[in-house]
Amino acid sequence: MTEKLSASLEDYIEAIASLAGSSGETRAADIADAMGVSRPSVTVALRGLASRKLVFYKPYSTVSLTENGRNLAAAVSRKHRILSRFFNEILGADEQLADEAACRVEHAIGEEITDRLVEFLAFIDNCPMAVEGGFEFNSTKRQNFRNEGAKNGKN
Amino acid sequence: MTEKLSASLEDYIEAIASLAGSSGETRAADIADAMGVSRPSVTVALRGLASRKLVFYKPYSTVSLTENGRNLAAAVSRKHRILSRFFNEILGADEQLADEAACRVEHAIGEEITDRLVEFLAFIDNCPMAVEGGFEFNSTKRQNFRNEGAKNGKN
DNA sequence: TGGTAATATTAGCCTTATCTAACTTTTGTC
DNA sequence: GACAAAAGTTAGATAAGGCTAATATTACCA
Repeated sequence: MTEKLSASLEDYIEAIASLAGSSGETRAADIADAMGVSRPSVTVALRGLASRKLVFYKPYSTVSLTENGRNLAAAVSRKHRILSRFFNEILGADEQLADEAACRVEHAIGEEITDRLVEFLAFIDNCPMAVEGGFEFNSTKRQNFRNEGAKNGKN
Repeated sequence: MTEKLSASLEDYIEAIASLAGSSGETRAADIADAMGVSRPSVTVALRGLASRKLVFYKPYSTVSLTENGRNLAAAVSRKHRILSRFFNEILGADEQLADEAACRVEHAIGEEITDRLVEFLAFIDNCPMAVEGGFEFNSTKRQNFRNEGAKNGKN
């Protein structure tokens, strides 16, 4: 159905959703600034997104997402959040590294893997055993097993 | 230091390492067949890899990896194995899906995330609590991730 | 040793994604 | 309401990565 979008266009969609806020609208210059690309690149991307019916786009005007665009943006953002949490909270990567990795990986995993990762995170959050075993995934604490493991000096 | 390689060239390096076997050599046609790509595409890729000193390449001859090439191939393959294990054994994705996702994600994570994932898998393998916690991620087979995880050897 | 099959490369084209420079449209201010 | 600044687009490049068709090289074998 939804012809898989390139990583680049997914990034544009994600940025537009993030910038659109409550008004639902944003402009090319803001997208360019937010993404660190040139304005002509944004024009090209918007045409690509418009041709796929993911944004409402008229030259020299503001941009907003279609319903499909919003859905797609939500899906990508969800992957991003989940991955970032996994890298940071479970693996213990610092927030910046976790976020950078999430930015790239979000384009590489599908819904099934994402759903399973969600289940996994939920499990960890509710698993007292994991805490006793050395995990500290308490929603407040955000530590990870590495800290515990290091003490036990496993080479 | 090691100027980050494109996902495409990493795939070529990985395929070459896999095909080279004990002789250490392989040919463009085999690479093309293995990767499902045309032979001219292989020629172009080999030039790119040769210019980065990752393969020994002379027109109309066999190809082999340099030491840097082998190291890079090993690093990529390691990511692939670890990710595939994680997706399959911990998240419960079937082997094919796990492998496909690993193929894409392997180009998107760095060494630090990979190292942390290795530690995490090791932790899970040695965590009896997790078993008792009844962690079940494979909705169809209802496999316990511990049982799956235990039977596999090294990362 | 010559000829053909297999292998590899070149040539030329396409797509995606990016850029800068130049031009056009819109907006905001006096 | 005119005009300059801001915003957006067009034009023209570059680079990576892929393809097919045509050409070149190598290898095998009778």
